[in-house]
Amino acid sequence: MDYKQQVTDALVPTLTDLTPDEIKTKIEQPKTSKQGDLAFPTFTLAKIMHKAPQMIAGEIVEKIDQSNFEKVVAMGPYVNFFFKKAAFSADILGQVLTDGADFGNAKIGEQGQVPIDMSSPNIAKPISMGHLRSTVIGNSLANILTKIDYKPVKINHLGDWGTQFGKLITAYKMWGSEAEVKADPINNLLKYYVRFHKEDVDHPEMDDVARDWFKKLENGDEEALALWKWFRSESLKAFKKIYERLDIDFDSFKGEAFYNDKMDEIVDILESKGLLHESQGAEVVDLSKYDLNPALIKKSDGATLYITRDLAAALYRKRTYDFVQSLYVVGNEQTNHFKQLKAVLKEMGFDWSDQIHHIPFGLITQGGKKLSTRSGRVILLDKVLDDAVALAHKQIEEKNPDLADKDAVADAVGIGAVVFHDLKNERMNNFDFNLEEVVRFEGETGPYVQYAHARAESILRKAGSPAIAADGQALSDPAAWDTLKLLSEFPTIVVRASDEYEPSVVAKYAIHLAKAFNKYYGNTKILVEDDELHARLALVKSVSIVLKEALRLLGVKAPDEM
RNA sequence: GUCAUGGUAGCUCAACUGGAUAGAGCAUCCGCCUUCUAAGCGGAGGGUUGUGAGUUCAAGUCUCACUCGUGACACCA
Repeated sequence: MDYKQQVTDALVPTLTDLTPDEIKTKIEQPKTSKQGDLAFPTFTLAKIMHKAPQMIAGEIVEKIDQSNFEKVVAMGPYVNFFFKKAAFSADILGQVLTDGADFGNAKIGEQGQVPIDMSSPNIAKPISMGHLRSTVIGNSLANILTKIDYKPVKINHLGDWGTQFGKLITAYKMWGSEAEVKADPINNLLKYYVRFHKEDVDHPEMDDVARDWFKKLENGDEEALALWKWFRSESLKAFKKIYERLDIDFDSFKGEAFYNDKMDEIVDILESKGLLHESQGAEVVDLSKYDLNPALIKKSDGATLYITRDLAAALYRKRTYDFVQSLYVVGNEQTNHFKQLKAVLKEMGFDWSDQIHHIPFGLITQGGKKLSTRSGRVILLDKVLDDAVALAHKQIEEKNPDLADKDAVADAVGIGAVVFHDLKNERMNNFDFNLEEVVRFEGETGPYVQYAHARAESILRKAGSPAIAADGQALSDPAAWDTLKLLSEFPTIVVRASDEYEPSVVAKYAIHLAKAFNKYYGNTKILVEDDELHARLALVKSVSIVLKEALRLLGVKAPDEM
């Protein structure tokens, strides 16, 4: 049922000065239920009708056919519509119970493929809190897009190429050992890398050695290649453990190295179109007409750069997936890079450059400073997850020591807290890392939402998990009203989240729904035998379904007990 | 310096894209477990929405200027 349309239909006969479309776009949702369920502001009519908005509102109310509403009242300059609660609740509960987890699905994407460049950690470096954002935002967007009928392709564009491998090989050959790397690959490789950057300050000649090693690597030198492969596979093993903890998988691990042999074509195209110019010994594409710095395609020593590989990757993805959109979930400090990328593609004559979207996000800092692997200032994601799970364990021992599957629940709650925390605010917000904040279980957090869901499930168990009819669950209790209305908003929320590429829209919705339900739960006894018992259980079941689905879209689990 | 992005309660953030008395959480204080999970519920205090102008019936939201923070600014990614 389209309630906005219903309100529009009621208004049309009373408002001959406006078209139905104009009326519909002006209808808004009041801030609180006290002001009704939908409202029509009369300000714009004041000019046309030469009357005070309050008067117009009053006149509309007198003329309007109220039969489809509980009541229609004029409140100041607004005409406020109150829905019939019984009919509305039967309608929305019926939809949720019939559709189950599919509630909110939409046929928008028409199966169009959408590669999502996400996570993309660097080989030989640990996954830090910084990578978490790209990983969980990308994963959530993939879930949301799937829900509205797109086909996302999760691509982990590993940082497995570039001059840092020259440095790493150099460092390994100076101080490293096979035994050390085997024992603890990531940490020891990182140790070499950090030491390289420390000593390199006093010994700049090390940079030349490193450059040389990378050059060898690009030319297929056996020793360099063997070391590179080894570093890569060891790192990937460690990464996969973390992805497993987050319950996130990828459709592709094609990293930068994969495009190593696909850059010549890019350079050829650029040359044939006369776009490549020499500047200070390097090969660049001039982008001054886009107000951008030139894109550096080849360094003066002939080696390629980040953007060269990204151009090859963009073209490869277009050919492989014939995408309708191509997303890059990458920090906002790379905004210029993606502007350049799109501009160069456009210059190359690829009109699909418009389908490429950079999904930027804010920086995580510590003590106000940017995290930096080189300087060793890192927050290890594994450690944060460990801390969160340990804290969840502690909470379970305090609050629910008889819980059956403690380990699984502690994982779901601890990791859920961390993931939810990363998704609940707008992408672009920076945030300073604070462990206590991240692993908080009270207030507007992941565990708060999980708890509301677990309470709902608990009631259903206590009720004997009865079969609940999808039809005719009329619930007229005003205490349930806010929860019912929130349930009805879920489909809109999903679409908005995808339009804005904002998982936080879903996270905030989940908090609102959990809050409304907790309030209802705290003030209303659900399990009492009366006429509306089944309708209340239908509400509880619906809340459980939608909370679980909202959390799933965020990549957070919803245990039935906690 | 140029561009980008932000400035809302002590702290962290909302505000349905221009609408009604700017709302939550944390922290502080008070109340609620012999009733479905207290990871909860109810209540109190806390605001010149960075500053100044402008557009509008209406501005946290749009325009301009200024200001502070952060980031990027060709041989890193």
